[in-house]
Amino acid sequence: MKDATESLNFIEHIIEEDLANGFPKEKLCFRFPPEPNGYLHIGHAASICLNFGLGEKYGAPVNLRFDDTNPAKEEQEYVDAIKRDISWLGFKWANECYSSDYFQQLYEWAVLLIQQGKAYVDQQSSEQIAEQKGTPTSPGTPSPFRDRPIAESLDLFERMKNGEFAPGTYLLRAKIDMASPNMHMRDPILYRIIHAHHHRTGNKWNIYPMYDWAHGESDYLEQVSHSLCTLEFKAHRELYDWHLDQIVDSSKLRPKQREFARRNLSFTVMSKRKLLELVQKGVVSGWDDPRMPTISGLRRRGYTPESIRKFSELAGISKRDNVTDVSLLEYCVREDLNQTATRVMAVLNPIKVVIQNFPEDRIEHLHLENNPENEASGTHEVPFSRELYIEKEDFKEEADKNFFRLTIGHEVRLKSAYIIKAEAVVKDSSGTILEVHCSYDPDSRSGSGTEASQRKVKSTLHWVSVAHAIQAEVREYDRLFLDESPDTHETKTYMEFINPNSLKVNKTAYVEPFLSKAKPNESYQFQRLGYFTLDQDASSEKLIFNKTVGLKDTWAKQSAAKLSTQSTVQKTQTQGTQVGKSGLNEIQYLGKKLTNLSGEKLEAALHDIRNHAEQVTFEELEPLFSTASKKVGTRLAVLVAVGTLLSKGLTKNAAIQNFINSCATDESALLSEEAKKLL
RNA sequence: UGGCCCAUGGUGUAACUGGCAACACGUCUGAUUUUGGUUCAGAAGAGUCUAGGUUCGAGCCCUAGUCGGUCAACCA
Repeated sequence: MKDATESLNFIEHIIEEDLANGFPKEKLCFRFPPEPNGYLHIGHAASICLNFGLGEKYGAPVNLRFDDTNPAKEEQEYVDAIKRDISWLGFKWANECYSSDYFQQLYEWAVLLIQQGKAYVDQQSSEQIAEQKGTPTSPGTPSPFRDRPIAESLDLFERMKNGEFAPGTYLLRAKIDMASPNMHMRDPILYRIIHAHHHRTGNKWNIYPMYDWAHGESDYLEQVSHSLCTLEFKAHRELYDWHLDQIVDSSKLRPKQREFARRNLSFTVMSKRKLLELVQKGVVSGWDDPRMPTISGLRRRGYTPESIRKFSELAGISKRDNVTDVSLLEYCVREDLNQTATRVMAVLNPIKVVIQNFPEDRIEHLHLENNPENEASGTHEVPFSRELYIEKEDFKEEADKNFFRLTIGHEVRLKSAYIIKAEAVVKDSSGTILEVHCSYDPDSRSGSGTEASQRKVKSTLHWVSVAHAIQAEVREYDRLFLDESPDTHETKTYMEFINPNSLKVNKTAYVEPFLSKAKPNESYQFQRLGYFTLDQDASSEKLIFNKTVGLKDTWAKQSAAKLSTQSTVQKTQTQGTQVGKSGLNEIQYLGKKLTNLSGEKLEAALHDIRNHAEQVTFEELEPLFSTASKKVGTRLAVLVAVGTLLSKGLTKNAAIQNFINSCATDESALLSEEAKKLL
């Protein structure tokens, strides 16, 4: 492991600073606060890895807190799913908490606020309140109930709690500042009436706290030191602090909220609302559809916890908008699976190969390496016979030199088996190839040690024995959206970018018999194709595999590149345009690089400096004489430029003479030699 | 129109108190390879949004602007 403290993200800098300023390390405490109204996705994984990662790094507790203040939307199903996902990622929370655990305390504090004249019961419609709120550019106007007597507010609030009023009739609002430039400070709502069954408190409460009121106080009650959330809550921070101000006891820890940018992934959307829409409209089969960027979808697809954690680590944490390339995620899962996945053979699009000189009734049991990355992984048996399936695209009757695979008259190796040569094809009346007739070299069996077995052939193909192959269903997935960032277009919605071909179901794939014992949650590498895992829909009668991710395929890329060479040429051409800069700037810039150059490149740079020096005056250059002596490059550039000016007739004054003298005695041979030329 | 946040290779992130702009993915070469995978060696690609300012020296500090984001739910 490398030293993880080498580069810190900005949150870690904040913590380090707090620690340096005397914050006791043992008081560090974090939390991950999901609302149980949807499934976790890869964006949440960033937050989970951040918070739990911080917990691991500092040995601090991390609470899992369900922010369950809205019984209309929240369900136990989501609580269970969220817990399952976090555990699966490999994290352990210190305490399982619920905002609803604090409803009584929150209520008591609210009463206190009313008593202090800092909150009041309003009884207007949401439209009226919205209107009075003003806009970001114009102040709001106070509610006519703002100065309702304290006793009256107290009474109404009590009756709200007791369920005497219908939803929407009364509200508890904080009395802050209707003219604040921050909309959240314009008398925000603390409590609203909801008559709904809460997944934990049942029908006990008729009033429920709003997010802002519940969140900061929950952090305080749990003594969370750093409350980390996404950027859209930045504007809430002022209110978070106001709420804390009302109740905080100075002998206790005061939490602080800091915000980071949410993680976006290319070619998908990343919000529970939008993902829910995909589910509800049937675009996908559910929250765990393998095309979904949800944790459960990725898990079903075959992604590993390690790969997701690695992705979060590599993608990092910052405050700017981002769209992380999905290829980074794919890299992470390939890297992990390459180490761990058992190698097997499967043919997705079969064409039959008949080995003419192989006895019809003979079956050989060959050995296939389980994982060449891991010597201890051993081998498994694979049956070989006269009739085999190979991949349709691994054979061409004839092809150019770039095609390494099977062609008539040429040899390839069958993985872990024999070298075969294609002799002829059998076609039907329409010209479709039915069979490829081959011959094999009986001495070339893999691992036999014979000279023939060591022969180098251009390519190695995967295969399965027709008689032994198991027919299986293979589900291949492509990106869900055709646009890199489908939900950032002004005139189009993300639904318009849905990829109609994101799911390809192949019911006639053939896999080697070893896979009859395939286990759920186990990854397999179908050699030369990619990583696959058993889908939960599979049964003992029917194998169903999900493709997690393909292997890197430079051959496919080459073929694709041929079609689009022109656009790349254009791209490279537009890159080299130069922007005009002043001569002095050029000299400074070249100077910075001088000490890294040698030989021809150095000469060229010095030549450039002399050219630029012709556009420069002595007055421009003189300030640079006092450049710090350790900046050899800049001083050399200045020296050379001065030399040019001198040769153009500039008179050598005292300042120039001093500068040259000091360069001549410099430690750098390069600099002193150049200076001596001017002495 | 106002407040706040942000801006560094194609992408995502680093750069400590101002001192040679670094890493990863991606892209491209080459070597190795019984997976066109892996591994290994290498390359290209950024004057750090713009214009000023401070400084011997600015990605970093200051001023103004620009692009983008965000804020007006009885959601979180």
